[in-house]
Amino acid sequence: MLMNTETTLKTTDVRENILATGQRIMAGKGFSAVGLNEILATAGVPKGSFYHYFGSKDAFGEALLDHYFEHYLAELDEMLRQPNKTMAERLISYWQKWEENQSFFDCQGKCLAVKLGAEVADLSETMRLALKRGTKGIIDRLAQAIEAGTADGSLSIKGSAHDNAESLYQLWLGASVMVKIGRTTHPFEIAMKTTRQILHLSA
Amino acid sequence: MLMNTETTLKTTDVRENILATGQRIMAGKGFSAVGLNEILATAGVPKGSFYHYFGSKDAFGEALLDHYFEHYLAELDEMLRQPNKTMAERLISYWQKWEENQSFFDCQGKCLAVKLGAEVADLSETMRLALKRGTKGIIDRLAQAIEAGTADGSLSIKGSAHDNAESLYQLWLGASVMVKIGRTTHPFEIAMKTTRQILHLSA
DNA sequence: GTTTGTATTAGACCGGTCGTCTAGAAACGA
DNA sequence: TCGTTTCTAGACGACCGGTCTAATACAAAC
Repeated sequence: MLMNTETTLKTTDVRENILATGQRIMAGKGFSAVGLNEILATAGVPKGSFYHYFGSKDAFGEALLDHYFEHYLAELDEMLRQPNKTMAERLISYWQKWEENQSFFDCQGKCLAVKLGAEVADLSETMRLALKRGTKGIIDRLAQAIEAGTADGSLSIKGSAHDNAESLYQLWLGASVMVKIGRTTHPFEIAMKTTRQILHLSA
Repeated sequence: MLMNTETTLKTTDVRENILATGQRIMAGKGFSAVGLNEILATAGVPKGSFYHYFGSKDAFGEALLDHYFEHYLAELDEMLRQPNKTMAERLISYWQKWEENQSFFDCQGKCLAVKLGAEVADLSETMRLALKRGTKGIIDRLAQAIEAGTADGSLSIKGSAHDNAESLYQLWLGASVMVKIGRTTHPFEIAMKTTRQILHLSA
């Protein structure tokens, strides 16, 4: 069957709607604590439709993560392409954005790697692999940016660019968990200080 | 009714048993994904007994975390009191132990701060506060150790001891999440390198 | 040995879980 | 127009969730 444009649009809209709603809810409550019912009721989609678009809750989780990282990486790419800035400045603006998005007051942070990482990695192999793909994408881009930063002279590091990228990502991941636990953004300030130290930027 | 010693022992044993079993299972599957049934069946305690020892699943979670951190902090204290070692060596041995305990092959890591932090912080206020108390205990001890390390000359830092302690804890927390996601201990090697760099230890 | 009172347990309870399934509506091609 | 496929609708089943009440087990007191 060939669908016309309208149908195609509507169909992907429903799917997208379930995905977006699920992302919002699960970013707050986690994976296991949320039932399909809640997502579907909120999205205004009947239960019967769900299994047309997704094979299972597990498969839905995988799609959710892929969908999330796709947008995330696109935004990150844009961030690291900002004109009239040094690579170091671009990187710092990425972490500033992290601070804003992950702060607890606006619906308790939106980063799915932070929220679902530890919970889901031991629970579902497919979701674990989606998480792995996504975080690899982030770290690879950071590594490339750090490499470029050493080239344009705006930062300097000890050891390889990739190792530093991993380390910095770990640092911010952990900081995000601590922000959730403490309900203060102070961990982010600490992480930013350490980040500048590692990249040898002016304090 | 006055209980004799035997009864008292048995009672606390049952409680301890539920706690220990719950810790083992939840360290693997998380909080929401585990039902009381599973814990109680594994522990060999009848379902009806649960509410004699704990007020609710939430209260159980709080007790679980308190119980866990109590042991954790005692072990940490011991670690940081090892004789014939510099403070820097004691700290490094703590993180080496972290690597061992949190590596994925032995029942997927045992650190509850890692496993439950992000999941539970937005779910239950009492559990969040237990997590906050516990992690504060860890960071305070690390800060004190770092302070002592600068005094005995075995390490040196930039900025305050407490800030460095927070940063290092964040780093290792994030590294543990990445270990879960990637099923490699490589993040720990990276974290160790960065740790040595921050504390100005020989590579 | 019976009574008393508490520590502990068994199991019912209701609501929610994921996932299935049947029917029908809607959108297309011929 | 019809026939076919895509999508929607929501009842349904089997099961599991946390919670609570009513009954038991059992030590102490008399």
